[in-house]
Amino acid sequence: MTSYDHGMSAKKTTSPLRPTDAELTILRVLWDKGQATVREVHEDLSRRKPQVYTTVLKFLQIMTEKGLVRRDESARTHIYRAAAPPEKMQRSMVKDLVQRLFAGSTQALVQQALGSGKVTPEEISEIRRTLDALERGD
Amino acid sequence: MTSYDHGMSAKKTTSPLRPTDAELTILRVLWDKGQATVREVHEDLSRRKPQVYTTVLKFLQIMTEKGLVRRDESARTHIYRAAAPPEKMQRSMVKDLVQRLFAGSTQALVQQALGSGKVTPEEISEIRRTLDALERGD
DNA sequence: ATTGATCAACGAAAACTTTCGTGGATACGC
DNA sequence: GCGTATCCACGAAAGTTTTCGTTGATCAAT
Repeated sequence: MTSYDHGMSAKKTTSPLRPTDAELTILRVLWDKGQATVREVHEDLSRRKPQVYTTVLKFLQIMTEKGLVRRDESARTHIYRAAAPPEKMQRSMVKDLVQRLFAGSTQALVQQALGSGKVTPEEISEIRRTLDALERGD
Repeated sequence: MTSYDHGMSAKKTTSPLRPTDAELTILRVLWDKGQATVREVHEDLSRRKPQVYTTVLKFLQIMTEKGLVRRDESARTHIYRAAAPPEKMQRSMVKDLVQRLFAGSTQALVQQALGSGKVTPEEISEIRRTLDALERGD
């Protein structure tokens, strides 16, 4: 029983954690708050956009299954927190973008970012320091 | 007839053009070749992964509707090209990622990229030059 | 205890993305 | 001309993501 992989959208077994839009929206709240109940996430999000409570709940449940968040079920009101710190997700998603859109060139992405985003003089100095450290081999 | 926007996944009228995975895969080929027929795109992609011709065709059609690509229909065999140059898409997608994952901080993304990706000494020098130019206000 | 509020679970509909089969039209070689 | 190959259009099925209504359980206050 052989079967070959057709298709171009490298899906399946999304190991390098790529959250969907909605999932990322919720993760941002959890990273911000550290931890939160469904209601807290719901209220936070509702400040910007009307949200339906059960929709938020459903996502938290799905994300728990996927391992994106952890939950404490010891009390009736479950408490959620992101499974990984934002830095880890950032690394993963930046890497992904570099591969898919910059042919693997980190430098190309950095140039593009610097060229189009706003960066303050202080931030520029800090980036320079990072470059120094890099050259020094840490 | 009023209607309010619920939901958290900022969909609908995807103005800042965010191509799907499959769409991006095809765009890469078009950027690389400049222009191509469906067959050419299909063959190019098939070198890495088996592809079904009509699947590629379907995407090119959908992408034409979305405005991601343009096509010359003057001959029976249509010729496709990306609607925008890669730089534009890169800018758009980097900006999007900065907003969604780095709280709007371009610097945060740059630091993360430098910290986790491979960058050669020459590339570091080039980034420095870009930083100089930025400080100089161009 | 009964009522009303709050919460998790479940499931299904809606929306979107991806895949592909079929059919009709045009070109090509004989 | 006739059959074969190539190409586009159409549409539907399969897969994923997003949305939300409903149900049953728990809790708090009467």
